[in-house]
Amino acid sequence: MPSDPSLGVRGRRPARTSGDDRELAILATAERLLAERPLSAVSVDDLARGAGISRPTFYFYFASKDAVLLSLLDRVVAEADAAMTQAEAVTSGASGRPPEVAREAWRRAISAYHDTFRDHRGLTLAWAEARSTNHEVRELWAGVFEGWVQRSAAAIEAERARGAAPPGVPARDLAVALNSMNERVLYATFSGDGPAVAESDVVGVLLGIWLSAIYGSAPAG
Amino acid sequence: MPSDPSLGVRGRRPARTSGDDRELAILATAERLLAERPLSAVSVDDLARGAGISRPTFYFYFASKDAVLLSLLDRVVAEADAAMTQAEAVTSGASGRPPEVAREAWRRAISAYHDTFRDHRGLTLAWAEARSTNHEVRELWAGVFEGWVQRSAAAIEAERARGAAPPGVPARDLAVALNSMNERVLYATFSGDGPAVAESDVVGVLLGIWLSAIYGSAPAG
DNA sequence: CCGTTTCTCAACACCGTGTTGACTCGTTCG
DNA sequence: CGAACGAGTCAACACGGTGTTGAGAAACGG
Repeated sequence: MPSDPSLGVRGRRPARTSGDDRELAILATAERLLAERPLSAVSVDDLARGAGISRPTFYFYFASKDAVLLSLLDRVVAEADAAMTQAEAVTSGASGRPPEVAREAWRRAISAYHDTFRDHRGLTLAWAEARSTNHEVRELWAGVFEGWVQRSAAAIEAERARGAAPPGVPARDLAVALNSMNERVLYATFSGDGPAVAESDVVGVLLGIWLSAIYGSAPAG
Repeated sequence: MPSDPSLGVRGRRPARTSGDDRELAILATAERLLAERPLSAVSVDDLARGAGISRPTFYFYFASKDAVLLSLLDRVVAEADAAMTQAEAVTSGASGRPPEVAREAWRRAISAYHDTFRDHRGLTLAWAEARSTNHEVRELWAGVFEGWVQRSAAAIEAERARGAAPPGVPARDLAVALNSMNERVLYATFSGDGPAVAESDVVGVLLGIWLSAIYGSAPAG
């Protein structure tokens, strides 16, 4: 069995200039162009020319402009997930001093989210734009978001079980609202237009609200 | 001076079928169509035919599809502002018992916001869609949002000055984050896709977070 | 060297937007 | 009355973007 190590995932052999290279060139062009202008101002033709091919050839590699975006999003989401998992791991083995350790764990998680999307600002903005018109983008994001909601909800419930946090509204509802807040606030911060929190303060502000919503008690009414 | 009472704001006289009627027909058609499908699935032709005119004639009344949206948005925003002002007025004359009265004031404000946009669900969704591509929509919303942020921030500062709320992060930052949360959470609730809080619980969940962020104290760290 | 697979693109079909220029039809004023 | 005006109307056009077709070249693999 003479298996060729240069065979790609799709079993394609390198031609004059490899097809996989072209695919990567399209992705790279997309990320480059989206860093400087909105998705609606980037046409399929722009992506094709940026990758040194014609528009029909673009369709050999991707079904549409949105498919390119989806592909890029997959990567960034994986990155964010990894960063968040790592943030969790760092503070997981400690059940000693509740306040400082717990606070640090939440801070790291929010920071991981913030850093990842800040590093792909253009993509983040493009994703928000595509979400309103593209079903697949919407579903991908819904899945990712649901994952984060479940993590946060589980963490909140764990704190309540330990007696570190008081009972209150369902943990899941709290998690949905807080994660939604992060999403919108960070988006506003990165997009630059409209009222927003300064980038240097945003993690601190969000953290404060998470902590008081989870640990602080609202006045009885 | 024979002033004709049928003269409109723009001093136009009614022709065969009045131009103002057509303008209203376009607006009504837009709101009707947006209640059943997204903005991207409503063309200028749809609006024109819905109002009983041809596409070029549409452009006699509005510069674009977005201009129609902007016009509708103006109305809804005025409605929301009025509802919120009224909510404020109801509880303004009371400086007696802090906790219950304050809680009720915040609840009414959030509820007003919620009710207004729920009553124009299709429009709310269309606005979010247009915001990503249209500069004017973005600016209109930024202005409205800024107004709400200033109100909330002022109210938070008032509570802090009274000693009812502890100091913390700048009131404006808190206001931006909490208003952003409301926007995103309510949007998710109305849009129906992706993780969301049940509509019957959403005001309560948001209120809880506002109260603990403003009045509750986070653990020192 | 011949067939198959990979890859490429000119030309086309389609749709949505916004514009032009001519035309109707009441109103106004000499 | 009838010319002039302005509001209102639309067929036809120009344009730009998307996605498809069909006819190839270029590189293996047998």
